[in-house]
Amino acid sequence: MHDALERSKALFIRRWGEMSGYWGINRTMAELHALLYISAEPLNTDQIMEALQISRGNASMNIRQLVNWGLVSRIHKKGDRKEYFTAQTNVWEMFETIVRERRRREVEPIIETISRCRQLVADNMSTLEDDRQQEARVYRERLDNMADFLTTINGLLNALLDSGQGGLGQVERTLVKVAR
Amino acid sequence: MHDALERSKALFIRRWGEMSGYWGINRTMAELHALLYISAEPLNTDQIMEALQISRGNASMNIRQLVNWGLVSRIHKKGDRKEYFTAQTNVWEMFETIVRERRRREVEPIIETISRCRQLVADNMSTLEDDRQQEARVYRERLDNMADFLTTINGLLNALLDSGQGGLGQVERTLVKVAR
DNA sequence: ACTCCTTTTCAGAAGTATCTGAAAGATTGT
DNA sequence: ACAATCTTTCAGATACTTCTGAAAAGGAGT
Repeated sequence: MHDALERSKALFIRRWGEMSGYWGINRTMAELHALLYISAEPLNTDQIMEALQISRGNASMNIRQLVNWGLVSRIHKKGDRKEYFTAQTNVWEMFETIVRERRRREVEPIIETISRCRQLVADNMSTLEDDRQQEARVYRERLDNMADFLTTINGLLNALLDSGQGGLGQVERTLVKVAR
Repeated sequence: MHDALERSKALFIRRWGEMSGYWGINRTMAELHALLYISAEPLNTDQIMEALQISRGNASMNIRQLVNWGLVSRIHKKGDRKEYFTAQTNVWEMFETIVRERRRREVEPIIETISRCRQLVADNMSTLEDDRQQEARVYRERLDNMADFLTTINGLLNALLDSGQGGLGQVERTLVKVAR
């Protein structure tokens, strides 16, 4: 039987994997990340395969993605030809990495698209029937509201990232004041 | 050929759908949400099926999910037996709804699990060999860092939601100050 | 240049998620 | 009570994602 430490780690890894769906990444990638995050020492591919019971190809692919995200780095031990992997353990930095990537992949493209959508309608208002012009005005307002909101969020994330680790606490204190 | 308004709407819907993967929801649900968000008037199931080219069953299922999330509501028009649907159009409220749901589904369960993991190890430290005790200490520290971080985020989200629509701007101003 | 060890790639297999369409279930009006 | 109209459900079909394992590629040492 595995000891308490093993069981505890397995539980953490499992739960982290279950959360993956909500984050739009696959389960194995999340489990792999969890495994590396809680490991005291860097692990090599064979150890990862063993721990998560996955194939070599699967391990290789998912490691690559994590490295691409900047959440995991490759380690070379001298006298050992195997590659070892270790996760970013500073949680604040991890958060920064994820926020930066997601903002780039998600927030920015949608802001860009909204702007194009708005342009497309604005340039052609005059070609529309009267009742469709009314419809277009409502639509434009909806687009504008969304764009404003996303731009604000984007700015907020920028500010948060720039403010470094202290930012979070600072924000919370401000909000508590505002809420009163 | 569809006019500029139609093309613009289609573009917005498509892009919203493409973003769905990142948010852990399915494409159709996202498209359906986008469609309702930009529609001036509530739509019925047939109109939705036509607009997104999906089957009745698919429409029904996804509408239900959106209603469950609280992002869409059912509308009854008198003299019409069909049900109509409309999306929350206040973007701030939409954000609130989503944050509340996701916090409940994601942040809280993982905080709970970490706490259990920590307990499991803390209760059994003495049964471990010396070198594994060292390993356990590292592991516990990692868990603690993650738990602290998530607790902070959780508190921040609480404060943000409590502070209402003004909160976002307030936060940004604070952060800009901190960053300087 | 060859051997040995490791990592990467990728075609096909396996596993999941999503969608359809028809049948069952609801609801309203007559 | 029945007919008409609309909604929900769900088994099976389809589409998509992820995984495996073996072959190819990479690279260090002799």
